[in-house]
Amino acid sequence: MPELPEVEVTRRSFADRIAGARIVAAVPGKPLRWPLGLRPEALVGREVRGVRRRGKYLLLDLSEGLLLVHLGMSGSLRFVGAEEAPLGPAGPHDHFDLQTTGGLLRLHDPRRFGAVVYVAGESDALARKLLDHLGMEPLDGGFTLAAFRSGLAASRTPVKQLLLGGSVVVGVGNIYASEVLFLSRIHPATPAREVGPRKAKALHEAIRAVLARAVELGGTTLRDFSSANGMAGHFQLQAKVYGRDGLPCSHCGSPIRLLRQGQRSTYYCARCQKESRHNQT
DNA sequence: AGTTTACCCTGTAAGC
DNA sequence: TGCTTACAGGGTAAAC
Repeated sequence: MPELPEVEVTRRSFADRIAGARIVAAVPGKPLRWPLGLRPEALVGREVRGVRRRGKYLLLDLSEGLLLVHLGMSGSLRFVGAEEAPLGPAGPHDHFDLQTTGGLLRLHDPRRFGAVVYVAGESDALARKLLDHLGMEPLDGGFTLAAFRSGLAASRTPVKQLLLGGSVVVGVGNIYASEVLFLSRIHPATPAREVGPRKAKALHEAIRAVLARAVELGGTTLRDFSSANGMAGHFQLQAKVYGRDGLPCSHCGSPIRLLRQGQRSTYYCARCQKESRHNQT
């Protein structure tokens, strides 16, 4: 579910409310992708100083160490302040509760591809393994066209899969990858290094514009995503190609096609998004 | 070394 | 109505 916009919307929906709270209890449920990495009781008494984001990870800065939270495919967080109506007991798909003096942060994750991992610091070996290989932050100033182009030039992987991989730019998942390639009129199977300068510029702009717009709209809610406030997103209403196979392209009217790339679905318009030769421009 | 494949897990929807 | 299969917003490790 959660790509960069959903993770960022989640972060904004509880970061200010949890900041300054002290951990009262940490209660794991069923095993997630990785073990927590320390005894849950050891977290008690630490303060949550703030919440940052790196790619699709949330980083909860504690007075000592930090918690890395990843939502995987089906994860979502809920936060209810101490003054609000309590969330009640954990359900069958609630796999981590962080009880604090400021309220309860709960991870809901049916497929359990998500994770909550404690690391002593960002230079910790595990933290480095998870974070160091991540590419550029698309909404930061460091994500320049020149840097993006050199990232594309270094790979012959189909551009859709390179975007998904996160080694050049982070946060573009399966929904937004289809959308940005449609907007920049690039065929998803084009080898990354064959994306020409004009197309690369259009793609760079589309990534920034689409992700920023999706954050503004509260993310994409296809099935069950909601922010930590329980708010659904609305970007799905703007999707031009994702999930629309067989329906007419909004630009040219020809039917949107479905392509399988590395066991993931890609949606595109065969007429608007031509093959690599035409991407040279 | 770069690129592709298999797999982690559960729920839902489609096909028979 | 059931049973089986395929697929779902992600990411890693192992295999090419």
